[in-house]
Amino acid sequence: METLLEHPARLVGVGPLNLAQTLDCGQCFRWVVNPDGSCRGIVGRMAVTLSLRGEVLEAAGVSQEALAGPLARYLALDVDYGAIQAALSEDPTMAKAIAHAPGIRVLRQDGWEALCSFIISQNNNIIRIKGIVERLCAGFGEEFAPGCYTFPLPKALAGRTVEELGELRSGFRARYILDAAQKVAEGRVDLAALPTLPLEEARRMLMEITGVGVKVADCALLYGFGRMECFPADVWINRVLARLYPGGLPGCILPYGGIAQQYLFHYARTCPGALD
DNA sequence: CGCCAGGTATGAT
DNA sequence: ATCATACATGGC
Repeated sequence: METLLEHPARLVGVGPLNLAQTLDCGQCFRWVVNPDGSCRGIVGRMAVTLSLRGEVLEAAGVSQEALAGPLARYLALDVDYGAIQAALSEDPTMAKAIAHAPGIRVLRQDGWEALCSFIISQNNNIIRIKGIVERLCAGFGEEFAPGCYTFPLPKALAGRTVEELGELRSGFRARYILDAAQKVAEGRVDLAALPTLPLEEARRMLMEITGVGVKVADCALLYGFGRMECFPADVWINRVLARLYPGGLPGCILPYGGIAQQYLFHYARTCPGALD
């Protein structure tokens, strides 16, 4: 274990990847971007700092096996982004959005964490979402290392009351979090079925939770359940569609709608004038 | 101070 | 069905 500190875990040839754009773009809420561009966050029971030097990904705080296994999966490093970008770039507008930030990836997050995080995200801003998620983990998660907490499991929340969740300062969302935790813990909402259920059925199942509408369901499915065909439509994306795709989305993006959405979302938010 | 935030539930047409 | 409004909280 001592050698971990001297020789951080490494992965070479990881393909298009920008850590800050991927980990601080509103698809996940437990990462901090350091001034040097490295990113510190918690994935499952791992606290890790990732940094990128060219095509070499370095991970401090975890073993080589953890980086090559669960972290590589989390970062979707097995997905061929070169091929997806080529397919999406058939559309000239997509080509521009991709060129603007080619290193964005859609993560494979834990399903429950994604669902719960996007319940919290509704009518909320990213700074505050992060604060609520942090308090949720510190208050109800497990401290697996000093100052490091897991994301609380549904069963850890299902028995709580709205009053007990008051410390989160999540406002009207507290009862939504509880309803989700209870329905998942009871199995009334079967998360294990979501990766393979027909998309409409998966959506319907998630929307049985109070506080889960189409947008939150789609975000959970895309970011937490591997449904790359999901295209979450929020206020920003609706602006993009109205301005750049008045006639609807081109067919080339449909198989990877979620990834296209990520490029367009980032493009709209960070490229002033793109929507003028 | 008001305004707004990766929406949704609710009650009114 | 479609539409307006309230919703808790806090950063700006």
